[in-house]
Amino acid sequence: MTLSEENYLKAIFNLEEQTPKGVPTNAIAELMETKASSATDMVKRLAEKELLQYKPYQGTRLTKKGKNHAVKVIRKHRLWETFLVENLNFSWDEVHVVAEQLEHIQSEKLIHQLDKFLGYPKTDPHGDPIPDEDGNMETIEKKVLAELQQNDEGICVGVDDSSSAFLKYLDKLNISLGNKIKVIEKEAFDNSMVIQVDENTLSISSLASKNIYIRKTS
Amino acid sequence: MTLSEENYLKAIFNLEEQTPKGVPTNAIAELMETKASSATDMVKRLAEKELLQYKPYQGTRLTKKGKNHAVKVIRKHRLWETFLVENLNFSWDEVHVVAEQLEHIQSEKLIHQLDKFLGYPKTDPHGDPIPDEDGNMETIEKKVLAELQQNDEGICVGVDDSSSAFLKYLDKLNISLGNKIKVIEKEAFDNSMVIQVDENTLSISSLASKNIYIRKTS
DNA sequence: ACAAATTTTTAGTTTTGTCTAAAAATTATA
DNA sequence: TATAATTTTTAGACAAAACTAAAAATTTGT
Ligand SMILES: [Mn+2]
Ligand SMILES: [Mn+2]
Ligand SMILES: [Mn+2]
Ligand SMILES: [Mn+2]
Repeated sequence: MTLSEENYLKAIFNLEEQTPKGVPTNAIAELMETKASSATDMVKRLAEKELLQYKPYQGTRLTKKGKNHAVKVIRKHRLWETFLVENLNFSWDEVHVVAEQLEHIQSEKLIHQLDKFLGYPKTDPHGDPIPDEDGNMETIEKKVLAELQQNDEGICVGVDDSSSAFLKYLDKLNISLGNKIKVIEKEAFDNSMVIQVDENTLSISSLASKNIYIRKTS
Repeated sequence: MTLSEENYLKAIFNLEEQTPKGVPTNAIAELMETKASSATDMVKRLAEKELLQYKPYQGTRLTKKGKNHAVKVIRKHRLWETFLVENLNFSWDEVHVVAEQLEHIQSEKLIHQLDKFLGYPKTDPHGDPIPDEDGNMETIEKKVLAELQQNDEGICVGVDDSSSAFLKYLDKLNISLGNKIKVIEKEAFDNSMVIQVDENTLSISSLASKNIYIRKTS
């Protein structure tokens, strides 16, 4: 399994959650920041290896084998992110790029021992669940902040967009995992929101509110 | 700088210590476990990038730039080996293969923080010196065990062969870094030796004794 | 239903890194 | 110093992974 194949598998796995019928080639190409023709080539290679089912023009679906492998890569990614934040003084907006490399290191023992070293963490620095050795992961009960109504409140438990730009923006607003967030006002015109984060009151755009996950408490 | 280029650079760097005139293509190919034609191709590419000097049939020598890069890869390799042994319960014969992968991860911050996390170690689990951020490393004063005379004694400070097979053999003999070793007898016929390791007396072959480094104390 | 727009695939190149087989250069030997 | 042995390079192929341009299939709009 090459590095590139693993990255495609992971991308397709993530796309399948929103598109369970069959992932379109263009969606893969877009997420991988490559051209559709390249995605077609790769999808054929992965089909050859029975990691996914592929019928021309019909999109693709991962096989059990493909899903298993994708989850293993995701497990490694999230364990490494956790290590970087917990032990090497990285901030949550810096870890993704490095974990993109580390997730491809091949060693069963390494990842088993890393998990143990970290104390078998359940979630990564972005609130995403870490699969265990058998590929099982907790489903984190969460809602997108944008869907909450006035006076709803909850705890920030994750982000949809793990890009450095967005995470740095959240840092600037002093929003991080575990914060109590309450919707003070929803603006119908542009879907922006006024929210209270712990003690602080501030306004955020519709786009930002769609990328924040909340576990409701009321 | 690709993974393969880095591996070649490291190989050439190691060969240069024994062959300061110019490293033969065949020596590179042998160490890289590849064919001479592949080595020629790679050497040309590295010359193109000014990482080494190459004249057909004359062998190669790393440039300053090439040496700098090789030392950086070696620094990463040895820091990762140290991490695996110190924190992830790896034994010294298991770390090399994994470090071969980890040494190619690109992140200045990662390696700087890892060094700090480990407490700025000076040597790796095999006794090899770890270069600092500027590429400087301690020269460890050492002699090959095979060169010692009867009644000479010293401390085991390293191994020349870091293969799993050899290190496991040393484990079986209860020889590890820091052990006091004394030459009881040298057998002229086959150059084998009877040595005393701390309390234990045992016999080792010529080949084994050529792969153990000692810092003499008498 | 048919033309237009969009999506997807195919065909042909490119780069990296490998290989085999053959040619050329160097070194060893008689 | 010729000849033989060895080392090294060249030539030609191949696989992985990307690209551009063009063709084919599907979907959309009227
Ligand atoms: Mn990756
Ligand atoms: Mn994450
Ligand atoms: Mn390596
Ligand atoms: Mn080592």
